[in-house]
Amino acid sequence: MSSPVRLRFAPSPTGYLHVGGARTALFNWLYARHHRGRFILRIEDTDKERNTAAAVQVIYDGLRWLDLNWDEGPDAGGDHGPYFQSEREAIYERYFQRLQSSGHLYEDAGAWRFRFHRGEVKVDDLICGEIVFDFGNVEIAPDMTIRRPDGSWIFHFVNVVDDIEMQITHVIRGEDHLSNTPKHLQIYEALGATPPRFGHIPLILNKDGSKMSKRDQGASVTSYIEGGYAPEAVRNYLCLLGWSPKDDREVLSIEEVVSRFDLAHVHRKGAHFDLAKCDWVNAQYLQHMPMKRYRELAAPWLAKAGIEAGGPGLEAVLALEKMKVTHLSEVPGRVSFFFTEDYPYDPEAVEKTLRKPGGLDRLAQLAAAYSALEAWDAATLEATLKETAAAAPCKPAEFIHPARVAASGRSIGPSLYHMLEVLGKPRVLARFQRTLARFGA
RNA sequence: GACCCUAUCGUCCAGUGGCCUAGGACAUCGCCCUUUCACGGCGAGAACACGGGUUCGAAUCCCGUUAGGGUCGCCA
Repeated sequence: MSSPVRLRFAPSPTGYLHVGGARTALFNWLYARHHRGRFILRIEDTDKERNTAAAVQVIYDGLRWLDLNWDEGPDAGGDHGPYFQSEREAIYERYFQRLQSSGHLYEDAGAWRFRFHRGEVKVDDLICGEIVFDFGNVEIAPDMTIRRPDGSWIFHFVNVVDDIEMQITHVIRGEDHLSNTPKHLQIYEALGATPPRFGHIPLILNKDGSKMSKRDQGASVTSYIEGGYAPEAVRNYLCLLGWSPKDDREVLSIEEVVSRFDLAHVHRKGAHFDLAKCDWVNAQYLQHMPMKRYRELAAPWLAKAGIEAGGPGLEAVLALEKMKVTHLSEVPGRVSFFFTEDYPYDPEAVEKTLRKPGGLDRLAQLAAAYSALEAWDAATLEATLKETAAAAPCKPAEFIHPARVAASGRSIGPSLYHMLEVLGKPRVLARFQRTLARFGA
């Protein structure tokens, strides 16, 4: 049996986690989990100016939100630490000495450069196949700086050293690194180390094909956290960007993706990000997830809106609108009137229903009929309303609309009878009476 | 400019020489369901970038063109 695979996600703390970076992390994580290997988080914080604790926190938050747990790394420990490049100075120094003494380096204006071996370099990519790069002369491939005059390190060098030291077996990264790979391979060779297998995944672009940058809609993982998305939905959507289960299914559990994931079938074309489809996947998840999970995800949004909601009745309220929600951020607005008797009346709705000739009369009739009721369930409420309408006589809608506006203040909302059932008899009758008093002549 | 990657509906994917008059999903439009708003159901329009080969046969293989993306830093 072969030794377990080891993969890593090595972001630089820039203050935000790009959705493309999240997808790279996801693919590494999927590959590691599929092969029952290890997934490692390494923070590439060599650029001291840009690094802040907050910027690192954004990475943790994003990965944790997507539930991409790491086996080694900050907070997780491991035998190959430290997991911050800023703390690995001694290791780099050691490798630097080795390159220096083997004659691979030369000094140029205070900086140290790595001398490329002149010839062809072959990259055998897990996704792109075999690619040959020409390092024939300095014009085509200038030597590479690996250490600045101030002693600090350049990405290409520390990245390779860390992958060697951390015994990384597979590097899945963005296609923007494809051209860097032959350079990295040269460092491995100079160090006498066996390089990992590489797999370059295409970049994620904006819907219009342009490069997705920080400011673009949907570019940062934070925007999903703050936009009312279910993490499992975003993760599912991300899985589908460049990979598919091949059987036309689109909503699938992460367990299933883990078991079916492979690199051989990863698409090589850059994927255009379609937020509308991401929204659809999110709605699918929200609609079909268990009530317990839905409540858990909705709770912070209710709290943020100042709605004190709890107790067993909450789930009944949430269930009324669960099938309609696309973003969790909509939840408070949809259910707010359940949690206060001081709900506002939509002026337009009032005009169209309550102020309509006979509107209040019918509301009064319905109030009378309902107050006589023993049972208080949707079926009974519906039957009673329809009987009342038949006796009037008029169409049920003539009763339905005033009842809805009286009970909720609006013309749009959940199924009327279920809404009244959840509200309960005392509150419904009180709301009807209050409405009659307020808008009555 | 040089080098590299890529090229199927607007978008994401399926398709690895015959099963393709190209399939699914999102989006769009229409119809149905319906007390509102949604969900859902049914249906429509919508693509193999172009030109050469190879082959009995090509969306699938090869070459070229074009287009898009990437890289060419003392950024990562």
